[in-house]
Amino acid sequence: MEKASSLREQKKLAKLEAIQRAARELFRRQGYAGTTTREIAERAGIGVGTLFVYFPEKIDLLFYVFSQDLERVASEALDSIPEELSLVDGLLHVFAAIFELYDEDHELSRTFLKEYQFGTGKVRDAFNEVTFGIVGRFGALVRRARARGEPLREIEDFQAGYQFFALYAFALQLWLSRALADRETALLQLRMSLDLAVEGMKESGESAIR
Amino acid sequence: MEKASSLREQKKLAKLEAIQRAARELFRRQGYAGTTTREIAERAGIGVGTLFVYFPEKIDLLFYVFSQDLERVASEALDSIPEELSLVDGLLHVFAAIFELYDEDHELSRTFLKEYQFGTGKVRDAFNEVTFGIVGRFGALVRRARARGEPLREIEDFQAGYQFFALYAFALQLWLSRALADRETALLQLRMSLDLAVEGMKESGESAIR
DNA sequence: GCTCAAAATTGAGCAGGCTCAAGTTCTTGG
DNA sequence: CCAAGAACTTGAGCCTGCTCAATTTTGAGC
Repeated sequence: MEKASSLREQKKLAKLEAIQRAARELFRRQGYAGTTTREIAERAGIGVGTLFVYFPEKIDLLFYVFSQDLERVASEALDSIPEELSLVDGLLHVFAAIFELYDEDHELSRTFLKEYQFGTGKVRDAFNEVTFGIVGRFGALVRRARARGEPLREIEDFQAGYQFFALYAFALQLWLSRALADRETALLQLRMSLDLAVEGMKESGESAIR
Repeated sequence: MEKASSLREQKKLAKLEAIQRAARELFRRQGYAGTTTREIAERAGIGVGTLFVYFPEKIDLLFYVFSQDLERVASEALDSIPEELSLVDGLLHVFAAIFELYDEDHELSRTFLKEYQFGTGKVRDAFNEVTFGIVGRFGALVRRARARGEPLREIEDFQAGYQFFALYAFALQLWLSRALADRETALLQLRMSLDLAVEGMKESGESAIR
């Protein structure tokens, strides 16, 4: 018998599907804190106990929903960087797309980031993997820019990607903490800090400044 | 009648004192999640209701306790930077002291940072104020280094402090997420990223590299 | 010293995340 | 097709953060 289409497996899939749809709808409408697990279970047509078999913690529901969107947006953006863009513009192409997602719902975004960045166990492992994955892809962008003729010294790709990610994370956090007024301001500040960071990666004597 | 020493005021102070001592001891011994508000109230010799008059949310107890330590450590470190240190070494003097504090209890540190960085209301305001305050002091360090003869261009102090703080926050987060093995590794990575950032702030042609 | 309103205290109780013992459904070997 | 047990489902109930109506304490005016 085909294992993947046994009655059990089918039902499991359907349930997962129903749960994540219910969670998505309720979180969007009522916010994370404003949604109870009982509501989600009821809307998904299952018991609370079952909900917690599929998602051991409430926050896992948000991770599941939000990560899907984030991964889609991030990987689309990373894969669609126009060839002709400079290193910084290429990075901003990605960050702008991600910021657009975060702009959809600040409460959800904040809750997600908070638990994601400081999670433990599986969440922490996932976070580290994703972070270093992106740092690596940023590093690759540096190599590409250098190959294309930007006057960048031979520094560790990792170190370059690391700087970019740190600046991205900080701008994002300040924005969601309302220390940066809105998305445009945040992106502008991010651009300035990226420019300054790239300055430190240029070949000696190639600085654009003075 | 002296307002500050009325019976009421005295009792209030004593209670605040008792609560924060109880919270400190229990958090250290059992961790944040492992300590209940009932326990804290009992140990402080008051009712739960009273506890929540003084500290409207459990997390406020941790803020109160942790912030005291953090402010003490940070301001001592900022005020004791040896004159002869380079810009990066001066920054690391401060970061090392702060990292030492965070190293005392990773669970508490993570809980604190998580809620602090992504808080709302008063906590957010406090966070923003402290962050920009430190960014400002870092900016001042740049000016001092320039005055002392380091070949740094005239960039906005704010922008410089911003880069440093972003790199500090990122190293801290990776460390507490176990992506950087231990305190030494974290400080080393932080040093490398600060060096690279400072590189971008140097006067053209003064790069130490190549 | 007494009165009484304002301030402070309190713990029973509520809400919501999560558990687990009991019950139900599915699968498999014969 | 059946027996048996493995896998899955479930909601009553536990735990803990937090509230609020009732009670106690305090101090100003007399």
